[in-house]
Amino acid sequence: MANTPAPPPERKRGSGVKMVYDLLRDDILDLVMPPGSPIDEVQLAERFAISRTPIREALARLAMEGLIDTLPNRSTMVSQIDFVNLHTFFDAITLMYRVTTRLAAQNWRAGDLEVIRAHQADYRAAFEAHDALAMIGTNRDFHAAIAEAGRNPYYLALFLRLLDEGRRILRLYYQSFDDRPPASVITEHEDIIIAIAARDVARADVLAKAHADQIVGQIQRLMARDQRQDIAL
Amino acid sequence: MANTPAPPPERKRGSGVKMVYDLLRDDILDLVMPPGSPIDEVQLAERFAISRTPIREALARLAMEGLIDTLPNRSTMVSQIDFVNLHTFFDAITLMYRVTTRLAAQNWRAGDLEVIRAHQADYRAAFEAHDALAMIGTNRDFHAAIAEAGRNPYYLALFLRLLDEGRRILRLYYQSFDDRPPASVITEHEDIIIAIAARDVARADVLAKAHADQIVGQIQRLMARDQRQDIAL
DNA sequence: CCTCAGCTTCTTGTCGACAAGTAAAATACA
DNA sequence: TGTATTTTACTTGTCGACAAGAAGCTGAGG
Repeated sequence: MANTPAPPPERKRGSGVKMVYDLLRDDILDLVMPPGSPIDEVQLAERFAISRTPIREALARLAMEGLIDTLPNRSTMVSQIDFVNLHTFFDAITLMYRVTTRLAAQNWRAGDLEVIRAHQADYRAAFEAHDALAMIGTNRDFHAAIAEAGRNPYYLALFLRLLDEGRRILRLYYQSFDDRPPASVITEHEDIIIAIAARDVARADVLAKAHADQIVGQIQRLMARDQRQDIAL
Repeated sequence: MANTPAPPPERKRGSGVKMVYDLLRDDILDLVMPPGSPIDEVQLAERFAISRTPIREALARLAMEGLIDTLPNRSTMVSQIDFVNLHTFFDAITLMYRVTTRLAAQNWRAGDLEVIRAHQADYRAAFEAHDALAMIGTNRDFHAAIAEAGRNPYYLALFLRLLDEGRRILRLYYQSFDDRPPASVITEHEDIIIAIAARDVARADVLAKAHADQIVGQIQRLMARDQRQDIAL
């Protein structure tokens, strides 16, 4: 086992938990660790060259977010995606799209629009590169920036949770387009920015709902198709 | 220090974290530990006759919910109530009141109404006993039961967080009535139950909004009064 | 009397080890 | 051969101890 040539063991005190948390979270959300993957504490401990204590702390946080399931005194693994109750997810994220976009149009301040536009530029770049993972990430950042401009931390927290959990589902959305979603998503984003800049709350609401419906509808069509295939078998 | 006569040190394995978490959480939300109270790990450790490891795990969870603030490498304490941004709290909880009540009217199934009515009975009992703490608790359970009948775990999670965080603020509401809130809260609750039972989504929405507005308005009046007093000084 | 460097002390973050509990393997038995 | 029971191996939960930072104290120098 001489494959870990002792990478700089100089870690900042207190950074261990966050590192493990972020890494594992990304692995889970990007489906590098698909649902059902077993999670072994000691394995992670030696992978990160760290004790089990900070690992456990990171796992506790992931468990709270519902990203991993932990059987008492038994194994812990990446949680399943609940396809049966997906409609509750769609319902909630649609509402959050609307509410955060409305609030952004109402409450944005100097500097907010620049941040939002920067994320939109990143999204456009990912779009043109046909990089699904980057699109999912930048899309998340774009809407998160809008939510921050809305300045309601409670909505922001729920929205972030939904967007992150949605990363696993959004993969399906982009896969359905073979990583080449319609260009309309770009114009939709830009229309939203215009409505926010104009402080047009009603229009921001309408656009956000349309944007959400477009994504949700596509995924639902996709799943309906899969379901029919299942039945056909 | 012979005041802890070694209470049955027989704890079930894995129950330590939950115990500490629940106890601390209640202490914080019921203002037994007011905002700003310092939290000392070793002190808690010997108070619960437990190691620091499970304590830390419980604290990590509380930190995630924003109930405690933890300065890196330094002390950790009960988080402040953010009175400046209280309106974001009111905004969010009003929306959740409406959404969960609507969904309950739409989606309730056999058995749900009995649970809701039971919690309402508990609330009425607490009301008649002028027990503010019990009213806050049973009111939370009442609305949580409605949210569960709505069957959207995302809304439920945010709503629970708001209701729990609201326990600290709701104290003000009840104190403003000298622990004797108007009887209208009882009838409001019962009207909501009737609307849900009738599957009258629109009416459930209206009633939920009115209920929320009544509570929010009272607290805002209270705070405006306090603010005027501050200025007067 | 004020300022700043060094020291002390306290709290947190991390570690390695042990104990408890569970699932699977091995064994005994019908 | 199939089933019940013990044993084993492995994972998690908990513990006590140590080390790193940070705030406050101490005291010398200006």
